[in-house]
Amino acid sequence: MATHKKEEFTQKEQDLANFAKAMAHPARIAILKVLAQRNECICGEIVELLPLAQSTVSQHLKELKNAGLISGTVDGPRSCYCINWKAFEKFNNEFGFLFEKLKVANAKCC
Amino acid sequence: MATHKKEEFTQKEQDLANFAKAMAHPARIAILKVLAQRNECICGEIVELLPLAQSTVSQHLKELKNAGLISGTVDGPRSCYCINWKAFEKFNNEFGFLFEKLKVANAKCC
DNA sequence: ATAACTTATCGTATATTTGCGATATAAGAT
DNA sequence: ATCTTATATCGCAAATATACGATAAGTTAT
Repeated sequence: MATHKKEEFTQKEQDLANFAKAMAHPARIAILKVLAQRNECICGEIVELLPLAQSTVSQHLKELKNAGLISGTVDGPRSCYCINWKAFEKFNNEFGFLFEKLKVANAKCC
Repeated sequence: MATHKKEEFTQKEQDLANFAKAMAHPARIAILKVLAQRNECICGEIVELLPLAQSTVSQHLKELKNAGLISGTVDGPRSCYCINWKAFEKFNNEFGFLFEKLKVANAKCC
């Protein structure tokens, strides 16, 4: 039974996993890429850039928003999205236990 | 129908998403943490550190291995695992489009 | 050969994710 | 008020992920 064992891990581990999960789909990577390139709010045209239905894109945007990776505001009849850089900064730091060793490591391993 | 639309994205987008997916579970984060702390091969005791059945841990290890984040070799009756730092280095670079902007950014956003 | 031990795999139940069309919501234009 | 346009949400079907117990496979010791 897939009974949520996830609560038995530390909050930090869950946070990192959720951050990763938010990026665990090529559509969401593509969305983040677009938002990162244009370093400002972007209204709408994301749907046209992806090979997905409008409702599906909207769902992916919602997930990114719920995970805190992007923020969105309503601007008249449309919605504007942009990257929440603070969140990336935070998680980038928390992944430090992995990434900060990249320079030193490559140790005696199999 | 959840018919795999994933192939319609670029290979790089899929690779990044798969890397993220491999880390999208607290158990796998916990495993990586253990492996990163002891910067060497570790045999077995991972099961005792996690609140999961042995078969479940084995599955998570397999996923991390398939995604290339860790490597494992057989050593007698046990298996040794360690982090594949090269993979992290590679993906750390490929996420550059997101993370390298962290210093400059925090732009005029919503 | 058998026994003890460690790890991987199989089978299965349940939960979650993904995707779409249809529909709702909300603002601006006519 | 009605129509158009942009976006969000609902409801459903199909695919994937998660977890476990049972069992297999492999190694070392007796």
